[in-house]
Amino acid sequence: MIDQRFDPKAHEQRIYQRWEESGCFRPSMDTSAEPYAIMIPPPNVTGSLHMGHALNNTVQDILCRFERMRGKNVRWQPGMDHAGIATQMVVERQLAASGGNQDRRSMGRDAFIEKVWEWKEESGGTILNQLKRLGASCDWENTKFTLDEDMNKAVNKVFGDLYNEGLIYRAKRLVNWDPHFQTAISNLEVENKEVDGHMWHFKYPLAGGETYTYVEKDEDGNVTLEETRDYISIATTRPETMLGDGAVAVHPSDQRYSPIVGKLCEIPVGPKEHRRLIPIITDEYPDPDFGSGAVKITGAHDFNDYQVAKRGGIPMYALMDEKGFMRADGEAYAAVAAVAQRIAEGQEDFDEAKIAAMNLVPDLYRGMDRFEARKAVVADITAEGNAVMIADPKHEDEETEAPLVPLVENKKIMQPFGDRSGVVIEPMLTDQWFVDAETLAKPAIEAVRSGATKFVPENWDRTYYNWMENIEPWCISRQLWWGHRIPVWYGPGVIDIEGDKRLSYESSDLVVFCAESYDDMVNMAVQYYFDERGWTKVSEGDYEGVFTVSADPQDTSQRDDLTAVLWQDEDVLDTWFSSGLWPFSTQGWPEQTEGLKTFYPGATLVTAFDIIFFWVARMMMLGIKFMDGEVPFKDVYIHAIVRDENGKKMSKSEGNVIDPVDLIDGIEADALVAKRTTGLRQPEKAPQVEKATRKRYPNGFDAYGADALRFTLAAMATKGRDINLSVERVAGYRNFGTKLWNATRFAQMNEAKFGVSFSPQSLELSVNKWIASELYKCTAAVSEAIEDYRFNDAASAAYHFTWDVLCDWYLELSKPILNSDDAKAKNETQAVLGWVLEQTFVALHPFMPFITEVLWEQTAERSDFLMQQTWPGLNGSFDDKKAGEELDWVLKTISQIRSVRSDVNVPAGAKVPVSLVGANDETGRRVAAHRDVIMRMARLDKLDMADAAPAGSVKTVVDEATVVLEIADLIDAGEEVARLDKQLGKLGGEISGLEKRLGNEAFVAKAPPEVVAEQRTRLSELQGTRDKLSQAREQLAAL
RNA sequence: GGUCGAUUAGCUCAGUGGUAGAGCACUGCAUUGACAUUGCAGGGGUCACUAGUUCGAACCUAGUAUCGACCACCA
Repeated sequence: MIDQRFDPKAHEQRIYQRWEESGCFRPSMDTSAEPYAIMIPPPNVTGSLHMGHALNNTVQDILCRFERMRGKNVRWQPGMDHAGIATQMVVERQLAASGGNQDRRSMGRDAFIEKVWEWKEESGGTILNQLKRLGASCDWENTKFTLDEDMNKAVNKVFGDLYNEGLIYRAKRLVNWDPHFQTAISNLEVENKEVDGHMWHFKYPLAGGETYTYVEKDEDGNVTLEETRDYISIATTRPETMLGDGAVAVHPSDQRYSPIVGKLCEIPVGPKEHRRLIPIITDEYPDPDFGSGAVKITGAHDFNDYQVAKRGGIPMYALMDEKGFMRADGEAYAAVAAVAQRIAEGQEDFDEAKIAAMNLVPDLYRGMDRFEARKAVVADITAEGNAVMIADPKHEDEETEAPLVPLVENKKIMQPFGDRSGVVIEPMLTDQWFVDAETLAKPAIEAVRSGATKFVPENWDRTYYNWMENIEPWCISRQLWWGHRIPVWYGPGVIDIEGDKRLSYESSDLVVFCAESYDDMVNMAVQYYFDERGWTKVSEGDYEGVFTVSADPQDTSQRDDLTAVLWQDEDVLDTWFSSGLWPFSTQGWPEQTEGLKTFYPGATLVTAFDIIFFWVARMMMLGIKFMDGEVPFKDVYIHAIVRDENGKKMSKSEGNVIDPVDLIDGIEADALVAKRTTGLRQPEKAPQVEKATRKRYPNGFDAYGADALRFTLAAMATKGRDINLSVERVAGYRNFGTKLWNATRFAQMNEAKFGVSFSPQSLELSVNKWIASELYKCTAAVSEAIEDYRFNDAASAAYHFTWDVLCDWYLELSKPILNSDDAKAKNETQAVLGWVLEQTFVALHPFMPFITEVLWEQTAERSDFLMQQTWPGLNGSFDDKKAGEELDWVLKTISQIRSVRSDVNVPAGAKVPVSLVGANDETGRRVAAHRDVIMRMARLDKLDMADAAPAGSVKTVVDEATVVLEIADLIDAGEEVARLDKQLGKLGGEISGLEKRLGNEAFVAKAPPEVVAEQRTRLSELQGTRDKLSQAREQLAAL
């Protein structure tokens, strides 16, 4: 006999270990079986399980367990992502916290990376163990890490192939720069947030004190303002970037400024004697209706300005260093400004390198933080009188003339933040590596259009198209150390000097070797530096003597010399570059392995929408590119975001984060509070969080177990809607597990037969035929729903069958048989009971793997696991309609009698005599067959057929028969009349609705015949019921 | 500005043109019978609003209102 209750803690980890040790999670590699692969979205090595992971992996596990039971060859590919920035951040923080004065830079690259690997071995990957707690049936023996050597091979090959095709290139571009991590990041890693900002208005005086007539007109062309100006007004939210302005732009159609287009104006900041002049140009970009209509162009610090500057050949002056401080390098300002002015006046040519070297930050601002510099610039301009002034709005109502104040608008502005660092992102002009995403996107778009890959729910394809069709070059280089190092080496180029090959010292002559491995690179370099004339000669300078004369390219000392002049690119690749290869790199690519052939393409990718761009799009592009045009997965199931029970995003500072493991293991209130209040970004919120937590969860959480959590997530996983997770719901599904457990105890007490072979074909009792039919209906519904990714429907079909059909009805119906002396009936029912429960375990197993496996294990001597059983219905089904109708009648009869009893307040313990009036032969037969059970469940002491009802009895109608409760003495005739009137009223409403509809000729003519027939049938049934009830009412009323 | 979505019972949500549903909460009854982590019975809805299409609309169309998400943005 099983325990009184199921204790998840006592079994979950034990069961999991047994599965794992028995190899249950490994693919069968049965060649006759259909392959089925799911690639886990590799969690960050720094990660720990949150509700989103719990949902994501529950869904994947349901799919995998279900398909395994359906006989497929399943690989659920697990692994982790090395998560470049996140991991480097964690380890750097740890270094800082450990007190020593070592940081990444003082340690050096190799030592630091070693440290990160150490950290990974010790503390990384807790999330994988948490996934095991959830029951995830991943193929752990094939666990991959995106930074492993085999992954690196794939990365280098992909990089090299794309490079050789020109789809990867290096370029100087304006990129998003994270001043905290001092690396470029992709635009996806930038989070735009609305913050309070200011817009300042400044006057840029015209060069040489020139003036012009500034005219403003209204829509009708009437002049509203006309004045002489010696300046152009510019609005900016970032005054510190004025130092790098290259021009002022106005719209070509803007009449206000046409007199001064082509002239120079002065940037009103910096030492007066060295003010820079910049040209006033036209460009389509400025909006004449916004601000003053004139825009300062700072190509090196703004993405829009960058485009304008590129179009107009405007120099882009970089102002900041990699930490976001105003540059302090280069020549003194005075000298640089003079050059800049000659450039602005067109007197001096410039090139990129020259511009890059020019530091146009005036000496007094050099080395300042960019935000300090902003304040200083504003103060200086205002002090000098170049701020645009307005009448102080505070004095608007006063009669005296209002004093003038600088025009500073308080404004909500969108500001870019690094999603990891949280600091303001600075657009910076730097050399970076890019992927030509536009080219790769084309077939990836087509693959979705053609249906080779489908999004579920399908409307996500709009999001995908939208992004893919407007895709920007993907910046893949990161100035970090933790990651795949870019497989590119540089060396001095070879030039011909007077017939001799010599190494060049010009950076423009650098030679680039992109190779899949170090050895390959050396071979390439040898080929480059060595030919029939021998090794390249070195004439002078740094490389002198590097290549000694030798005729043998294989001469190892020569090769060592060679590598001394080559250096590898310092950067690493964006983490998502390696994740983008996940579907094939994990299967051994570029080797043509069995795994690759079997499990590419995968079946379904399960993910949340927030990484469609980061990950799904990249896998599509790279998968199609490197796997001969084959998409990496057929379906992309986009699941919901998990929120708290009130629909709020779970966040630490709200204190509403629910840790999945806490729901599985349970947690005391104090521990829960402690967990929620430590490590808050805003520690001042701690008391508030504590109060809310104690109020909401005064007793912490029970240990609900993994099954309850999983079932909750599945039941709430509807298509296209966020999940608001409530702990009450989890408790409800824990109760569901208990229900199943107790049903099994009941079966054991009644000697149900578990673990024997069984076929429903030979059943005789209609109640057993009925439950067998219901079981197959349930499992078919579950299958259909899972295939269609309707996890909520699947869960509720299984829930409803188990609780409402099996426990509430079948177990009750079986009791009289199990307690009877009819050995044959009893035997059959014992067999059915065991079998139905076992099949129910199977049907619930994808959702609740632990409790069902424990029940399987403890109900019979087993040689195999539940998770290895075959899904019901796969080898034949069973459906007995006649038994179904019969049992429907039994259930209906019992329910109606119970309902009437309750309505007329018959005490629950009292037994009542019942007779059926007007019953046909079939009903008579049914009564005979089910008399015991009806009497027991409806608490009757008599159930007979009769010709007429005794006066004053209580009646209800089931089909053709009137059910008569002979309890005249227990009830009040007046109340009974009222009860019947109420029912008649309800019936009358429904009947008149139907009559009206059927009376409508258009309905009868146009509606489908089966609908019309159905409504006619229903009408006549209702009418029959009404007639019998009103007859009963008349009898009573006549008394 | 673009895209997508939501609005149904007190709460959280299912419901793809034909009788409005579930869980929780609520009300009444029932405790040595597998299970109180329970059972039985019940109350509770203008399906946001307006107009249309249709024999018939929670569902389709158009619009309105409110809320939300994502993307892109005016210096």
